[in-house]
Amino acid sequence: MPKVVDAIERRRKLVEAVLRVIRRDGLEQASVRNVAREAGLSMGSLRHYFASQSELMAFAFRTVIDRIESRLATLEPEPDPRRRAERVLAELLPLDDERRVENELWLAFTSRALVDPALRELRDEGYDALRAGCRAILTDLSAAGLAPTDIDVETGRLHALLDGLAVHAAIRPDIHTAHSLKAAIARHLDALAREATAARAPTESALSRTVR
Amino acid sequence: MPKVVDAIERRRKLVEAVLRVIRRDGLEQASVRNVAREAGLSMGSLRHYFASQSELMAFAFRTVIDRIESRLATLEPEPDPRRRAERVLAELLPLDDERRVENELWLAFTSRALVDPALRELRDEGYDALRAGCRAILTDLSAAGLAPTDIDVETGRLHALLDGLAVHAAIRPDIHTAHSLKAAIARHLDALAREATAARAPTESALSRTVR
DNA sequence: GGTAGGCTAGCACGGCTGTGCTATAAAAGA
DNA sequence: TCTTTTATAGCACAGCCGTGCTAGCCTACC
Repeated sequence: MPKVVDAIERRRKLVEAVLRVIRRDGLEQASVRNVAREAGLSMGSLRHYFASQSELMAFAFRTVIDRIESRLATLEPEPDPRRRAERVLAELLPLDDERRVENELWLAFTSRALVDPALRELRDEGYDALRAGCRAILTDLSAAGLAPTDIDVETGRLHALLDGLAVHAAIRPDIHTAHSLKAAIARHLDALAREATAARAPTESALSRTVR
Repeated sequence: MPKVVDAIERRRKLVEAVLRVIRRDGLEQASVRNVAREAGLSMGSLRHYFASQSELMAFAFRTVIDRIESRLATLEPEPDPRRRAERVLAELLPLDDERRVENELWLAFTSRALVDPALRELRDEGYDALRAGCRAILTDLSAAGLAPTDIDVETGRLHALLDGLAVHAAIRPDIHTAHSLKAAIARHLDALAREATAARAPTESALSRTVR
């Protein structure tokens, strides 16, 4: 019985080693050899758990996805829609060290999936999940009158904003602090609320249109 | 005299070869050998023009930056601020094949710069240029009353939106068509204009704040 | 106690990488 | 015309890569 448990534990350790290497040296350094060394294992032993390099990477990425989903699932209930949206979005941004690693993995994974078809399916899964999350937030906000009613186009905008902020946080962590990231999100939520309000006063928006 | 000209021409050909390889096989395939083969040259010959691999990549990226800037510089004058913003932003999105290649190069370059310090400076330069462009657009719009006056936070939002859309277009070109990208931008510009209007009627925004 | 199988280690192979180096051909300058 | 630079080619080296493979260990089960 401890067999299986140990196997799971080993795979978990290996994934942590992958994340450490990627964080420290970048995805290109996350070779089988380097990960094995980082985990204190031999190559052969690693290959006992993961038959190929793609499998290892895919498992690492899946672990990250699971982590994020589990964090979202354990969010404490929040009655206020606006605060609820902020809480969820905060979980999706690289605000602390743990999520910063996940974000860098996501970025590296995304760019590798452009080339490695074996990773594409999983990358798409992550993409779809995030987009669905954005849609859920907007549906929730819209029901409370805090966002426009055409969810589709707003989903694209919020999703792009999130991923764009994530990219910026990854390449310029000095500029994009947790504070500035949260400020950008807050501003977007403010804007959505104002749009929802403006939509109920069409004269205003018509005026702004003629002005241009 | 034809010496220098030919040298420039050769470097240009080599950069085109780099872009072709990256587009076809991804950045990881853009090795010295592959690029030389693509350009119909020997490795030694390539290394006569570019002493190192980083130098070749950096030159390719600089060429792309120059291309974008030159396209922006040759935009025909547009009196209407809103249309002017749309024109500029359209140049910065991967709407056609040429810009799609540039976008993929940007993405690959960005993720490699996370690891290769030699590329970091140039990547920062591209980042700064794009951010400055966003700021200029918003300053322009704001002066026409078509965007809020706090340029700083709006710059971050627009910049993130642009890069997020670029990432999405790269990983899901089937979903993110030229049309949907332009729609997202148009929506953002609409929202900015409405925000500028709402800011002049603070009662409205105060109301929406108390609602939450 | 014996034995099958999960587990670990490590070597070897072929292939790719960037770069240093030398030798040849072409062109430019004297 | 002779010489010096420039351009091209291609080999060699050391290093990394993923993966196939074999040999032993160690534990669990019969």
